[in-house]
Amino acid sequence: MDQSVMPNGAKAAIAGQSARQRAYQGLRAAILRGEFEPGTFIEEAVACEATGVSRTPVREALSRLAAEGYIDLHRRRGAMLKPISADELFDLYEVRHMVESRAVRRICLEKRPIPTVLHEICEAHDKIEEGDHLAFAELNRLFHEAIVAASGNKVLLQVFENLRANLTRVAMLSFRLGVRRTSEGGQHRRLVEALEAHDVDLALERVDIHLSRMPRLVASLSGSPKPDGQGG
Amino acid sequence: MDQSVMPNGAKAAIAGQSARQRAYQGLRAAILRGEFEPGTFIEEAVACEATGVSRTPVREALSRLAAEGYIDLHRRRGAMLKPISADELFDLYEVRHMVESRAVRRICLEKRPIPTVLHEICEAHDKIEEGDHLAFAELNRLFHEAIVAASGNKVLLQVFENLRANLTRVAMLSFRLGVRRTSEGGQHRRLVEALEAHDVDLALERVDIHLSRMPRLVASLSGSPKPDGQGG
DNA sequence: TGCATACGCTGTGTATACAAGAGGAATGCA
DNA sequence: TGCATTCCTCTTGTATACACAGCGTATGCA
Repeated sequence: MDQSVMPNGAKAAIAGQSARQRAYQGLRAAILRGEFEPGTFIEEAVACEATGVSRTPVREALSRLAAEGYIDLHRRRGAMLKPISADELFDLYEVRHMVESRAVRRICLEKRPIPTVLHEICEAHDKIEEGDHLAFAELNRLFHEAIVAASGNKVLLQVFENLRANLTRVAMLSFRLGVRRTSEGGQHRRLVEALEAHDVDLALERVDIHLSRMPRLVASLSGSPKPDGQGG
Repeated sequence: MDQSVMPNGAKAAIAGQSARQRAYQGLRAAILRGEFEPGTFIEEAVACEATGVSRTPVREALSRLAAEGYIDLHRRRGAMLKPISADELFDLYEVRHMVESRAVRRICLEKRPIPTVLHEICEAHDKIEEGDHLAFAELNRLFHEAIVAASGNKVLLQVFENLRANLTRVAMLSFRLGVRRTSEGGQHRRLVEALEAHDVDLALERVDIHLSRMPRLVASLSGSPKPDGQGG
């Protein structure tokens, strides 16, 4: 590696960010791109080479990824990329549904202002090129996070952000499985309309429509359909 | 420090756990005991001395504590112990209420088995000595976590565990403020009864009674009562 | 006397050396 | 030939040295 011929902070200065951040973002992106096999261990040395930093920041990045739920840290074994089971997928979407429903309820009942970004995100959605899954997932995330943020409950937003790791992984997985999400733009717009009218029931219904398809679809595609009974 | 005269792994062997864990648990306990001032920075060197390990495991412990929401990591400044505002307290309890309500609903509607530990915890509660706040908080946590776990939704449980950091801090704060929690044992028992009868409405009502008092009480005691309107 | 600049100190960021454990391979014995 | 045991290697765990940034203070100039 070229680190030995370069002063400590030089690369960070060039990249404009710390080694730790580069390690974190590099590893996270690699995970989302599907470059590691779920259930296998990510070796620190491999992570170092992949991100170009030494073990210290890599270990801190792995710690963070573990805290966010991407990987499991096994003592003296290393960092195992978490596999996502069908069960977990349904659990995840149940919680997501609960969180977004609560946000929507608060927005409507307390007549909270609807952030204008939502419109911009909808428009940006239309302009995304067909195969740009990462951009799509990112915009989608921004949309839903903006709604949860608009609830005004910071803890709720934090909870939602904690789901983000798995949510994003599921989204990327769905794309690899060939799921097309052409109807989402319209669904987003209709949800925003309901929110602007502060119509609780309509908004809740639209959240429901929007969030109920994904888990079934992905579970069926990935070959482990789940027997019903989760709908509580 | 005595680290230089001791082989690397010796202390870990004595303590039976890794330096990282000792750093984590030591710092967490110190935070909960109120040994650091909220809003101030916890210096790595201080944390090293307090826990008896070197900076590497201390930094990893701080990372973890940050991920769990105890502290905020400021770049090139260090680890700031998060102050808990009255706003956050209400937000926290709203989310907690939401999570536990969902768990209780699932348990009742799906007629899930009620873990027998709940009874044991209730009994243990009665035997705690008057001033042993940490033991009380710990048992309380176990009780509520057991219920959320019984919902069968692992993601929900994970969300609840993510709240744990702040919940525990609030509990410890409430004790320092002089809050007495003598009625909790009975409330726990009545909740378990409702769960065992799989009576949704009754169980939800009892969750509500159990969780609605704390935030108001603490907020009023700590001097920043919150105007109503959170009750979504 | 007040402000600006520079220097030094303190504390974090990163790399790396060393220690130790866990897993696998190889060899020996049954 | 199969199993068990031992040793080696690979990887992680920990400590520490060094680099660098930010902040406070002191000094000089206006």
